[in-house]
Amino acid sequence: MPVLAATFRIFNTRTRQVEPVDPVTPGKLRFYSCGPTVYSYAHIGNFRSFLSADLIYRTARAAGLDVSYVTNVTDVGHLTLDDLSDPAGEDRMVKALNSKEGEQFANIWDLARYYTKVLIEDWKSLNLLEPTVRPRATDHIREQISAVQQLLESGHAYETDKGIYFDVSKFAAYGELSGNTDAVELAPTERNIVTDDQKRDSRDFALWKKDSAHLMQWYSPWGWGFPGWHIECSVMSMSYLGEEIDIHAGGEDLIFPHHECEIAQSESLTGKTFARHWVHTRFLQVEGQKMSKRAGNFYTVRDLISPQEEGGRGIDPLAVRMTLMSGHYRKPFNFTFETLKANIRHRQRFEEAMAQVQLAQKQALAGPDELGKPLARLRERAFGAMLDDLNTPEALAAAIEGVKLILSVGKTINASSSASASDWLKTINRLLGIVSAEYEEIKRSEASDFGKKVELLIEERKQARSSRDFTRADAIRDSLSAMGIALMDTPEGVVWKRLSNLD
RNA sequence: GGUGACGUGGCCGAGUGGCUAGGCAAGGGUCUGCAAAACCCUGUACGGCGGUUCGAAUCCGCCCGUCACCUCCA
Repeated sequence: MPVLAATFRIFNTRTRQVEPVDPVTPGKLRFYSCGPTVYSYAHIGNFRSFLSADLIYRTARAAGLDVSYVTNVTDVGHLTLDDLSDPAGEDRMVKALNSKEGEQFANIWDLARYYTKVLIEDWKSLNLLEPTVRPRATDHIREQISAVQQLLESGHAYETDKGIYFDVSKFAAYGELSGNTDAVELAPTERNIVTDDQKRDSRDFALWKKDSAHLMQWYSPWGWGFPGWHIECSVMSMSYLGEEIDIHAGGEDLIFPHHECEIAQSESLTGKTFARHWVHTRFLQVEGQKMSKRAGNFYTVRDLISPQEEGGRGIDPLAVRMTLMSGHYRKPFNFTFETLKANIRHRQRFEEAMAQVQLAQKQALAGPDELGKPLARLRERAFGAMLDDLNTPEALAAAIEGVKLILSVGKTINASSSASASDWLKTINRLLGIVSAEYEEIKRSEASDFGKKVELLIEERKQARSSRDFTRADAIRDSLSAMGIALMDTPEGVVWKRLSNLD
């Protein structure tokens, strides 16, 4: 399908301009994306940035690159301020464990396992492709310790009574990524509660925290403790992708300090460019406001997609995906229920287009291919938009035009047009992931017991209608509606769908 | 205080020197036991003020406004 020589261009935070992706090894892309700390259900903001990574993966693949895609799970609870010991000894994971929600877990490890499992479920629901490798920080403690040792030996780090710190004065380029280069400017905003007087510079950050009381601790040359937050990504990136990678991605908040610190550590270790391209996704807002629990506009993926009978809103996960794609990853994005509603409609169009294609295959009408050429143009437009710094709004516009084009042909679509439509839907799905679920287990769960119950009532209504008992037919429609089901009478039979609570 | 974004029609959102993106919502129509869906038709906007130009939403300057990061956050 794609042009082999297609150039993928994407914004590089380090140089502040859109640059072609230029792999270390031609034809191969080494790609690392920072994953979440698993202390709670992931929210739509988390997923906006994972989705950017997914789209980088899909676009690079479509451009003919052989992609190694690594995204981690951070299952170590790091301190809330990474260079000091919290007097309460609490981190996000410990806090989660001590909260009401946390009562269901036997211990901190159990909590991490649970939220990792849930993360991957949501991941699949939103049609995010599985990475090549999904490493966990706790599986790489040994490498982290070894990296810290090397940094100590090479003089890039020093030890105090409380931990090991990276010595920022030994890395001239510190601050280049974020623009936070001025130590004097950093100092005043720096932690007013710093408790380690032995730190040499306020910018220095922890590589290892000595702490024999922490819930998660490992033995090291410096006694019991746990690794600093930044070192895990350096180590996991290098373990799976090598010392120099092509793209490193994450949320905008990670630019500083996380990625700045990763660069300092990694490049001090290897003397090589850690990552050629840095890609960051901006935070989203909800209804024009910062998403926060206090503002009451905080949404996890679960809140939106789980069925209404399970307390969720029953929204089509792919509509959530489309909504998150409807803004450019590098611009502030306003997540609204109005946009979500619009995307629920778009998704229904994709469903209908697929039903139309299936019908056409049964009918096998003769006729010329009316869709091949215009759809090919729209496919190129969508692909071109993605290659151009992941222009998802433009790509989505082309995709929506395409479905509308397919639907406008109507039920009398002939076999050759429908073959073109079918190819196009598959290609668009591979590129954008918005047409249909790509995981078998998700497809299967759609055919549940609940579904059988609905089918039974529909059959009953069908009989009522054929005997022109419309009162009875409407009563069944109403009771289904109460179950959260909407019916659509079509010439080919009755189609049902789950209503979201936005309908 | 430092760093960096962004301001497009009722709303969301492309475009980035000349050629009405697209979507949602709205109004009208076709179809239909009802209800949807689908399809067709209608709708010319770029924060303000200067400047460059034959021509600016698009380039330059200033101003106003909004937001993010610098502190746990995707």
